Amino acid sequence: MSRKADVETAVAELLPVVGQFQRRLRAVSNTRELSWTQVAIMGRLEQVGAMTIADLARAEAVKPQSMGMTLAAMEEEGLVERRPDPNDGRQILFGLTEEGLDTRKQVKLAKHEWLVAAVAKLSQSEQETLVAAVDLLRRLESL
Amino acid sequence: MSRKADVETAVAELLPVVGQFQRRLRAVSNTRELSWTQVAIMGRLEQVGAMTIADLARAEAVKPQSMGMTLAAMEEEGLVERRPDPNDGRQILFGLTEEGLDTRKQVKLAKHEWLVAAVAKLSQSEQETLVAAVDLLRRLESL
DNA sequence: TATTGTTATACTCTATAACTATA
DNA sequence: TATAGTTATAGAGTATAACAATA
Repeated sequence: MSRKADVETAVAELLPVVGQFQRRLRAVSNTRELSWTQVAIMGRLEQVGAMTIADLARAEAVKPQSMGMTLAAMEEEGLVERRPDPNDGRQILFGLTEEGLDTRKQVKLAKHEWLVAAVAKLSQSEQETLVAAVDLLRRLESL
Repeated sequence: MSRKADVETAVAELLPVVGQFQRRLRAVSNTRELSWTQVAIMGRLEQVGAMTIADLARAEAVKPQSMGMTLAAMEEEGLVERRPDPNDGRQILFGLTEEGLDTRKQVKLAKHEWLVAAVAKLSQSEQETLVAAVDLLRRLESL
């Protein structure tokens, strides 16, 4: 059964390959002004609109205190803004400012362009495999 | 041309998917005693046998000084050992100790088991796609 | 009292700079 | 002088702990 062996090999190689991949993406994202977490935060806020510190902390797997510090820094730079919840004086919603939305789009474009350039070097059938692979990885990540 | 659109979508989704994936793997690897870089170092040393600080720094994309600190810490914990080069008194080769090799195997097993459990939930053809996908991602990462 | 967020402090990883030793 | 490594110091990111405000 060489097929099983192939899967085993692929599984073993997936680890370093994904690791290398992530490093590349990180390099592209880091305009050296934005940390990886900050990029991720902007992505979430762009999708959802606004989130509390606690929810963002859960989403990015960091402690609420750390997320608070990060958001304070981003607020300082004009990337996000506070939108107090009138219904609950405790929690504060954070959303992207105009500048934040603009920055987010630039980062996304930079990453996307890098990937598009890489994908362009693949054949037609390879690109189809890529589509299937992404779907597959998404299923893997949700266990 | 919906095919082109599919590729575009896949490319766009590859970013967050890989990010999430990496986070999972990191969580599995971090026995909370070992940093991500330490895990990577042990992987390299297991493959190659022994490497200099400079080469490891290049491989892991950190500064030689930082790598020196990291290796000193790992040496302290008995994971790696120095093997001075008799031909060049300047450079020092680092290799895994018995304990380091053992630790490396445990980490690899933990990560591998996690992936195998995830892969087991895929169909036969999906597993074949995975094999192709890994090959593809490897090609993408080398531009 | 339980929850949300803030402030103070410390730890880990990595970077920059200055230094030592070998080639 | 060029290269390999070490030591000292600083920075970014995140953690833990103690605190304030609202529910």
